[in-house]
Amino acid sequence: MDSAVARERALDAAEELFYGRGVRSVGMDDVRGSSGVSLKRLYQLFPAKEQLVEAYLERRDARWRGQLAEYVERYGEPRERILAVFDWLGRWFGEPDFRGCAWINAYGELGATSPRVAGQVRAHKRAFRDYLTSLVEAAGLPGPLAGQLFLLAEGAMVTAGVTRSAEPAAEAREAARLLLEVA
Amino acid sequence: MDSAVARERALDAAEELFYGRGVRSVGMDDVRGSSGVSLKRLYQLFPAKEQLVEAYLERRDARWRGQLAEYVERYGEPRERILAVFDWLGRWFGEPDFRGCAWINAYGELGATSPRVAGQVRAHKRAFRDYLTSLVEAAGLPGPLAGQLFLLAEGAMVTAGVTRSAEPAAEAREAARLLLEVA
DNA sequence: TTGACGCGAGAACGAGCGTTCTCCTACCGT
DNA sequence: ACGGTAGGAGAACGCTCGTTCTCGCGTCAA
Repeated sequence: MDSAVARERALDAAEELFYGRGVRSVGMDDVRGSSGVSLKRLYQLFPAKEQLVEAYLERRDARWRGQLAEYVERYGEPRERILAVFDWLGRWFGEPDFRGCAWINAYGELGATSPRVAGQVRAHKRAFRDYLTSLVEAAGLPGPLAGQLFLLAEGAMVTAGVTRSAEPAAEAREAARLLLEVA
Repeated sequence: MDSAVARERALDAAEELFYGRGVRSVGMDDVRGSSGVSLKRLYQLFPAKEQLVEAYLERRDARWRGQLAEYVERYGEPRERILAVFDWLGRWFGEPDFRGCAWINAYGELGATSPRVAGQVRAHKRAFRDYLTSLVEAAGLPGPLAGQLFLLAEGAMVTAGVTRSAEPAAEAREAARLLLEVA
């Protein structure tokens, strides 16, 4: 098996397991069993579990933000694009294996003990906030609005994760709509 | 040492350690060392670690909601009371040992593996949301506003925890003020 | 053909930790 | 004074898990 293929399979299995059950309750042996990549190979690709965790978060970050941007870009009107963010969140929340925001979960689990993971979480959230800022600016709306929309989105992610419901996306969307109106 | 005293000391130590470093990275021996309560006594009071965790969350829940209500009650005007929630959050975020919302963190760490902890998190969040609902109703404001304020508060807690900053409280307060105006 | 090498399977090692056990001391009622 | 009991200190036990090691097999170049 090619090294690149083994890496992708390992990351696929790691992502499903880490996201679904938490990082610490998944052993390297679980990743091996789920991916079919031997322990020896796993440790060649990722010298320690923490690096597998980092690679998981990094790859998921790229995909998550990519898919969000792809969805938003279907809309032309700047204000619609902002609201589309919340529509996309609602679709995400409704996926059958949705278990909350992977970064918020990882932060709760590892933030206090792993500075590298904590840094990745901060970077991901900063990137998401910056993206909202760019949408707000493109709509010619006041800058502080971006932070407020960001808080709504974060609150929706947390609440959807804890309550296992997609409804917070609609609530956040409505609040965002009102804030756009006022601004 | 009295049993009740030992219980409080154990919970004090457990709370500081669990909240500050996460649950799983704190051993029962750490709790013993920090509390001065022997392992034998600890296991008499809490037959397993999970029960100590539950007691920690339960006691903190009572205190957290009590202190919030106490703060809010200083204000007479219904809309001021709503905004006071965010002021209180800002004070909390500014405390030197603030490490985010204990329940969100616990959910990220244990939600996938401990149904009892997950249930406590849901109960705590539901109680907080219900409290906001009561404030909104007392102000004669539309019901859906409560959910929107709740999302703002949750987003502020997460963001303050991840970024180690008290500013999200002010951002959320401003968004709340705008939503109150519109409603 | 052969020997060096890469790899998978799985055992092995060592640390951490939840939980229990041992042993000893101090105190209590009588 | 003394037997019984509660409690503390800390060793011990068993399990999990990250990480490494062993062994045996197949492959490929010379």
